[in-house]
Amino acid sequence: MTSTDDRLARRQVDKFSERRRQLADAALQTLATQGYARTSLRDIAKDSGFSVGVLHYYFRDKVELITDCVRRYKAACVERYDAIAAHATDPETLLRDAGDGLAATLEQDALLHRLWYDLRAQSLYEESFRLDVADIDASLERMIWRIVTAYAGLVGVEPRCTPGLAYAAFDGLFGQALLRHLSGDADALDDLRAGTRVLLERLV
Amino acid sequence: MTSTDDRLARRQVDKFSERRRQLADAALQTLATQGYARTSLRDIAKDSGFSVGVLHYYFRDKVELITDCVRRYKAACVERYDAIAAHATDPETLLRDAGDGLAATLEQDALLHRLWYDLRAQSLYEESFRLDVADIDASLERMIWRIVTAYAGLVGVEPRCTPGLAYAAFDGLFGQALLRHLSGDADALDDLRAGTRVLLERLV
DNA sequence: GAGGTTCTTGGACGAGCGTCAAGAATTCCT
DNA sequence: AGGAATTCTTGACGCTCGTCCAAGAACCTC
Repeated sequence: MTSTDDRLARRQVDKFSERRRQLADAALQTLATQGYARTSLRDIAKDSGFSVGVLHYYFRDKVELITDCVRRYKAACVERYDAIAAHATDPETLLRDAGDGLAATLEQDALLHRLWYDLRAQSLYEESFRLDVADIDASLERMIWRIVTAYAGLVGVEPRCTPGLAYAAFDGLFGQALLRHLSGDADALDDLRAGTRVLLERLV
Repeated sequence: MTSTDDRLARRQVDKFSERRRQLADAALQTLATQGYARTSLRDIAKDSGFSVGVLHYYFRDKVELITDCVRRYKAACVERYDAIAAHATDPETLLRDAGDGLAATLEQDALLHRLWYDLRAQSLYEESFRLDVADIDASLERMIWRIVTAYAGLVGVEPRCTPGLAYAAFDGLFGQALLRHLSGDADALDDLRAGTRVLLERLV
């Protein structure tokens, strides 16, 4: 009989991956507040309430832990951005919803987005992150493209730019807004909304 | 007589700041190839041909050295980007020159630009860099705005966007192009040229 | 060339890092 | 209940880091 073994194995796997998830979430939290370069395993352990050794029990090394964090960040990203999906039935509403959506996630998850720009910059130096980062970039590009095509559809035209250009422009806009928001610029969110509107109108 | 003292002081100051320049340049080189988080004083010393102690003779601590490097990077940036100044007398030529200029500096100074994105991300965590980074950002924004207004002038209209939005969009475009270029994407430079053209046409 | 200033070296220091292993503590199954 | 399997703690390891200092080299002035 393998059914008992299976059940056993499954239960153990579940517990194992549940603890992994727990630790990775704590690590993601620590990474977001301290940044990649300034986060040590001891910091993560302290924040998670476990000891340092347990991190090496559930993750082979630091790279595997961080990579797992990045993947979890990606999942959070996709989920978060899908909420900005364009449900609007007229162009004006979509323009407003898109700007509000970007501004809302910028404000609520500022530290996670900061971590994203940090990790993307690090991926230019550390080969090991590059694939996951490219994966996240691609999903963000699709998210932007959904908004662009939705707006174009409501206006009744075809987009006049590539998905890559649209994402690049919005990414730059978002990055600058994040920089200013974290520096205490009170106009950052409103400028992001206004910029979103202008970019959408001009790019389609 | 103070003339001798003055001469002496000046000569020593000159030697002192000359050595500082030499060390900071070496440090900038090392930073560009290894990234901020992975560059130690020993790496810089090795690359410069001096010992570690001499770095502390000319710079109070690591922060002062890195800050000096960032300032020198800024000077190089301004000089470099001024070369993309718009001399064109017709819109079409300017569109081509701007795209070529951005693509050229991306290709020639890819590692320095990579360092820029690294340092800008780090400035979101380390307060000490933030002012210098904001300074560089502002000068880059002015550079982009010169191109935008020059194009608008040749077309005979007023720009229909803010300097901040224009810079954000171009910065995003440039950043994505750098990411792809460093990842070995052969189309990155051409896409940057094409994207520059589209952005300029749409934003004015 | 002596004497004083400036420059440079090389190594020591303590702290923090990732990693790891031995064993204690806990959980699980029969 | 008790033995087996697991989960977790503790502490040590070798290493690199920024910083600092004593000593000597190089240089300049008289």
